[in-house]
Parts: sequence; structure tokens; C-alpha cells
Amino acid sequence: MPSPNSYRTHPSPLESGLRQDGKRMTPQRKKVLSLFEGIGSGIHLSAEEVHSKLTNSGDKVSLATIYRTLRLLVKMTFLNELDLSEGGNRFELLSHDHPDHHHLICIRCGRTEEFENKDVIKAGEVAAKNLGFKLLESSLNVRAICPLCINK
Amino acid sequence: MPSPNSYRTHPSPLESGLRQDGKRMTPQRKKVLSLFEGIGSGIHLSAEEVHSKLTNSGDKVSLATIYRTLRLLVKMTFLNELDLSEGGNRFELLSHDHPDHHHLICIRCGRTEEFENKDVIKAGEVAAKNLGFKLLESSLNVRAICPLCINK
DNA sequence: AAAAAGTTGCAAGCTGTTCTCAATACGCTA
DNA sequence: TAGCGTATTGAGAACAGCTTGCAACTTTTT
Repeated sequence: MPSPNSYRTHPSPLESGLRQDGKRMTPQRKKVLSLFEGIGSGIHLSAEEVHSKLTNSGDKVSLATIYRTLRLLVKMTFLNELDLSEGGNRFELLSHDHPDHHHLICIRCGRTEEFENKDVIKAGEVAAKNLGFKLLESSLNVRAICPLCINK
Repeated sequence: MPSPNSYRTHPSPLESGLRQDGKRMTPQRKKVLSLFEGIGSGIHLSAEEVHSKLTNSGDKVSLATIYRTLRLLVKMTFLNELDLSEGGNRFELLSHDHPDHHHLICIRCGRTEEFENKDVIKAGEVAAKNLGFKLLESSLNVRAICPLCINK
């Protein structure tokens, strides 16, 4: 029976993506990406939150590295960056099956509702195609005033 | 013939909006809003840019006041705040006829193309209506990779 | 005209993010 | 599998954008 080491581990998409670029696989990068993979693709974390979640589970990764890694993972299209928030950008796992985020945001109280609309998805696809862009993700932000805030 | 002072000037929307709220019309507020009215509704300025434009035209308004005024004008829905930028939020005159901004953005090089799509506008309207929100503006951001960046 | 309330400018402070740089870890090659 | 070149890390300083505290000033009210 062959020893476990005789199997060659299949390199993860992260690892092969990095390799291709002369970059290296590090425990820190693995930890950041696994954190996002662990929580799934609907949830957005700030850099600070990533930092404290890792710290709480005993993994020490410096904040500077978190910022560097988040930027890298966005560029590699593992993560998606959401700009729509107060107090720091947020990141989430980029799901290629479900690449859309439509938000209705109250500009007064910040309440946010999510919805999804096929026409919007299609509009993004068409625009990308017309200009020869490769679509990653489209996000619609509707700025509005919610019923509770409208009268004050 | 009556003296000019016998005419009562019709208070501007800004002034009456402020009055309603126990707030006051000040030269600073007027200057900031006129600046935006002067340049029209397609152009977005950062707080810093507003500051230097006013300074260049000889109007001294402190940066702190600019920030306070921009926040106020957004709340009063004279201006619209765009969160989608690097290096500071940007503001533009909120045009109620044309409240839409659709962008196709290359995540590698930052190139941005604008487009407009009726279905997207409608989707925002429908979502707002369903939840009882009052629509201000909807913006679609399509994150993608442009032809020049796709192979590297 | 005095009091009350809103606004401004300045400077200090805060927050999120990036940078600098020495120390360290990765991964290739021998 | 030891050694080497280079990518990466951590820590803290630096930075940019923005907000706040406060004293002076301006308007409005009485």
C-alpha cells in the first residue's frame, strides 16, 4: 500500500492561479480564502472582520497581510469587492453561478433590501458583450428612501 | 414705480427647504449648490474638488464646511452621492429626469464605460415600489475584464 | 438690543488603508 | 534535501478622507 505521500495532491485553484503568476501559496492566503469558502457566498466581510475572525480562531495574520490578500483575491476573481458600504469596503466569495447583487438602499437609515431581476442581469451581459468585456459580476444599487424615513 | 426692495424675492428651493427645517441659508451653502448647478448633472466631484474649485474662483469655504454641506445637500436630495469610486466619494447634482447611471468597469485597469438600459431603470422602480421606498437613483455597476486586460 | 439658535473655520482626532523595511518562508535547482 | 533567490510577512509609521469640538460669528427671534 503506497504511503500517503506518494499521492500528488491536486493543486487548488488558488494555488495554480498563484503559481501561474510567479506568486506563492502561503498559509495566510489559504486561511483568508478558506474563511470565505467556509461561510459561503452571500455574506460580506470587512477587512477588519476577516482579521478578527481569523484571530479568534487562533490564526494570526496581520492586518496588512489581510488587506494585501484581499486585494489579490479580488484581482484573481476569487472574491468580489462591494463598495456600497459605510465604514470600509466589504468582500464576499464570488459565486460564478449567481453573479448578481441587487440592493435597494435607504440613504437615510442605511436599511438594505436585496432583490434579483433577470432583466438587470441580461442588461449587464449585453453591455459586456457589446464592448468585448468578460463579465464577472453585476450589481444594481437603488438609492431610495424607505417608508420609515420618508416623513422625517 | 416701486423700489427694487418692494419686490419680495421668491425663495429658492434650497432656501425654503432649509427654512422648513429650522436651518439657515448661508453664502457657503449657496456657493456649493451653485457650483453643482453650474456644471450640470452628469459630472461628479469629490469634496476636495469642490473645495479647490471654490477656492480657485475666489470663494473661501473651509473643507469642513464643504463636507457638512455636501451631507446636507444629499439629505435634502439636491445632490446625489456616488460610492463607486476610489479615493473618496463623489457627488453630483441629482437630476430627477435622468436618475440613472450604468457603468461597465474593468477591474484590472479601471477603464469605465457608461451605458443606459430601460429595463434596469424599470427594475429599480419596481423594487422600490414593492417595498414602499421612494426611488432616488439607481446605478448598475458591471464588473468585468476589458479586452485589453483579458490576456494578462 | 439682547438672547437664542444655527453656522463657520480651525485644528485635533479618527478610521480605513497603504507603505516601508527587516526578517522569514517558499519553491526551484543542484 | 541543502542552498539560494525572491516573494511574502508583520509591525508600525504614514496617509487620505472625513468628522468633531469649540470659540467666534451671524442670523433670527423676542
